[in-house]
Amino acid sequence: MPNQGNLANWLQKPKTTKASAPEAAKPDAQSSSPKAVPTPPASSQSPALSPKPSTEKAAPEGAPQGMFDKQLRPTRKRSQPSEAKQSPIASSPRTSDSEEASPALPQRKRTRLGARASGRPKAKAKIIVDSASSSDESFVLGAPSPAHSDGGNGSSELSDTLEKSPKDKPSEDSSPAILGTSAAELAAKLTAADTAPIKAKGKKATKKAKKAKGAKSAAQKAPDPSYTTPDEVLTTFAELITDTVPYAALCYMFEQVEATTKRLLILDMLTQFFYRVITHAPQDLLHCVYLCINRLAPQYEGVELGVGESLLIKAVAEATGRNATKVKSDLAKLGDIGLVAKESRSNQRTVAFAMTAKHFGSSASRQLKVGYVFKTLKQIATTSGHASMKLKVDRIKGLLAGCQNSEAKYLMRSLEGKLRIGLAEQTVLAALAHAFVHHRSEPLPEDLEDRVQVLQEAAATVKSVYNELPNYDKIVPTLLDQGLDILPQVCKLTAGIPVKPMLAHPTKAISEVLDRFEGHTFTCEYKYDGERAQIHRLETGETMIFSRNAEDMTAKYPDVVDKINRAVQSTTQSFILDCEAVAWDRVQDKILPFQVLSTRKRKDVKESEITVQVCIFAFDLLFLNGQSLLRTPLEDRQKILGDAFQRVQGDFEFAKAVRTSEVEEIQTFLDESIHDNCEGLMVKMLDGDEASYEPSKRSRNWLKVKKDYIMGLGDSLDLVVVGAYLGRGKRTGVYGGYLLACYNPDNEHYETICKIGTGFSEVDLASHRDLLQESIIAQPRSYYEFSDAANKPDVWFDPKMVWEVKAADLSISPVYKAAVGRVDSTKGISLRFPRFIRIRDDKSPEDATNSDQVADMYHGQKINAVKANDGSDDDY
DNA sequence: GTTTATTTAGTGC
DNA sequence: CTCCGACGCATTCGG
DNA sequence: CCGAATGCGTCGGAGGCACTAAATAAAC
Repeated sequence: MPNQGNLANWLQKPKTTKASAPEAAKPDAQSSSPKAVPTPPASSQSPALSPKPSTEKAAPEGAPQGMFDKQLRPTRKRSQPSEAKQSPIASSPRTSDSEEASPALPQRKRTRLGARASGRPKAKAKIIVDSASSSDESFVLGAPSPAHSDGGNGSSELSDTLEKSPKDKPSEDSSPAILGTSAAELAAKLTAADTAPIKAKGKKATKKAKKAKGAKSAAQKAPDPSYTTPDEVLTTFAELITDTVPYAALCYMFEQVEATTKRLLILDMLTQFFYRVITHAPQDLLHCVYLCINRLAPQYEGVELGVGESLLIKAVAEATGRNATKVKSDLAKLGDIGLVAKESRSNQRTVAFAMTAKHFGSSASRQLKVGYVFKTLKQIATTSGHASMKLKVDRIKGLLAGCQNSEAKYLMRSLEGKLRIGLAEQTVLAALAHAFVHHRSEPLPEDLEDRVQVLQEAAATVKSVYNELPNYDKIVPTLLDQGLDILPQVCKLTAGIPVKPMLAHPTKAISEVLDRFEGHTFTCEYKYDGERAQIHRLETGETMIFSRNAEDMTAKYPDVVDKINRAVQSTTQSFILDCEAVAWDRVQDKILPFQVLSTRKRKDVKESEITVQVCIFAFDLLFLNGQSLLRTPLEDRQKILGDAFQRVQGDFEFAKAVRTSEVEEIQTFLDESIHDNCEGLMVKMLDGDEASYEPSKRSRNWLKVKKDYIMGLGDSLDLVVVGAYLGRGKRTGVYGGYLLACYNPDNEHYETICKIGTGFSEVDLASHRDLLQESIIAQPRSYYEFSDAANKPDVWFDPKMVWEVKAADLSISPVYKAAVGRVDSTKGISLRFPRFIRIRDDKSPEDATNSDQVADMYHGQKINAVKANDGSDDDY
């Protein structure tokens, strides 16, 4: 409120937005390099480092394999700013090195190089970023190699390099094909590895590869620096990670990752990081993995931080001695609590230090270790009960106090639950796989193409293992103790542990389905509107139920156990069923809306007190009597499913399905499903390789067709924009969402109906901000009906803009005001899955969808007719 | 001190 | 849940 | 035959509503 004015201004120009935020961020990373980034400031962080690192670090440690690196000693951190640019370096050093490297497995070599280089020049800037500051350059493999190796064109890029370099490749292309694609680059990388290996990724490379080989040498030489972790980064990892992993090392890696958008580079950096951890501090690998994916335990264990934005604001405020209001306004400006914390800290050093002393004791080292951070986060998660919030805040403050540089930023983001650095689970799995490939004793194949393939297969293996047993507590130790090769034998599908469910791709029209499945046999089944339920029966006879996100829902559905028992055939012992649990009206034998299902209690549910009955609609079987069916084609799985279970009217049903390839029939079936209160259809491939169950994959083998996806169908409304919310993260500087209202002609009021935050392109976001700039008003109009507590926007607008919005359904809302009194005496109507479609220039606010129309649309959803009888209303 | 209302976090879609 | 955008890979098009 | 353009799938990250549960704050 107070600052609306400011906000307004602030928003005005496109601005800064990015400038500010981003810059802030990145800079540190690299530019800062000079400053402190990595190993930072000598002073503080280094304390630890400097001492031991150098010498022994590696050596002493018995780190596995250390072969290569050992030597690496830290050249010292590159902290020295000075050298930064100056080092011309590139040329000289690298050249030499490069040669070594380029050839086959340069990896090892690189290390040395690096080492020697100690003096190292710095060379390359990081890739992405422009090199601006960073100085590194040096030998990164990429760069160098090309040049030298081939000798051919050396690209001079060293300096510039960066992304552009890719282009250069052509030049050399002796092996054009390869180069062109990533394959080449991969190759390049290979060469480089340092301590770690490099990775590469091109899948298809294979074909080309051959040619490449021919030209092999040539090909390899031409590496593309872009996807190879810069030596500077490698060196920093080596310096920071000795026998244990400092949180600073992890954060340094995060910074490097955040500074780029290239996926392959991110993957490589993470691979290098993990490799270093595996070889020098394997006991910390699990912690690092968890911190990278921002989780504390397997999902099904239900360990949650229980920390949200308000607690974080409080923690930051207290830790830095500022007041919460100020922190909030900074948050609005920066769009990231992590940045706020970081900025605050730098301005409040003394306070921070004071805190440090208080929480860590003087003796405590100032350097946070990942193990400690992880442990503390877990403590925060398990804290509960009276005054637990204060305790959590204190713990957060304690951690914050020990943070230096960017650590505070990432710590806050971890607490917030989103790292937002462009790296998430899939990347972690692939990097883990790659790191272990490099770590295992057998050498990588010499042939580039083969290497790529080995890496890809490893990634696929790890991902698949994880999907079948989503538990890093088991996977990571297994990898460390027994290696990649036997991982699949040790970690496999188990009844009692949730499998990542297979997902479906949205489809915009039936014709799209036909295009995709032409020539294949497929089945169409109802898409029920309930909750995904993966029902397990263990060997012990125990039954467990997991949600779509692998959450243990067993306690929520005690009644389902009995239903299942009545549906199992005598020969059926252990199994994993894939189903949808749907709210069911036993009196009328009808499906009830999702909103009804969601009112079921979740904990301590006693069978006798259940108010909302459920019917299970089974549609797949993943495991039966100790046997995995994941690779069995759907057609067979369905058959087995049908044999192993029997229908129990109203309690356990098989999803209604039809096999047809006729457009008309599909259309009819779709209409029918909608009529039966379902969301639409699921269309699945029945046979062939593509018909296996692919956990977690949103493959094209399962498609979903919902009425609202289809043009012209679904609920579309024209609503008035009355307010907006400041964007966060990548929406910093524009509005992240808007508050919409419908028009009530009776009293000429605007009644809020929903917020909207998706469907906008980036251009839309910017133009909407500009277009609405003039409509900003300091206070809401008296004729706006909204819920003060809940949807108060950051900025209010006069009613001018009208947008077409699409939604899947209309719902009774506890907070929105649309059509109040028409459907429910006190509650309004809102929209389910609202998204922006387009601006309606042709409509004035008074022409927007009105309250009666909203009420009619709500009643028009036949499912609600059912609802009407339960209750609150009388309309019918 | 208990009971009730409000706020926050987490999960579903 | 919906949607967008960037990347990487593959295929196609134009010279 | 090659580089440019186009198409497709993956991954990550913006954002939505409703509801329960837990903790705090407010009332009695």
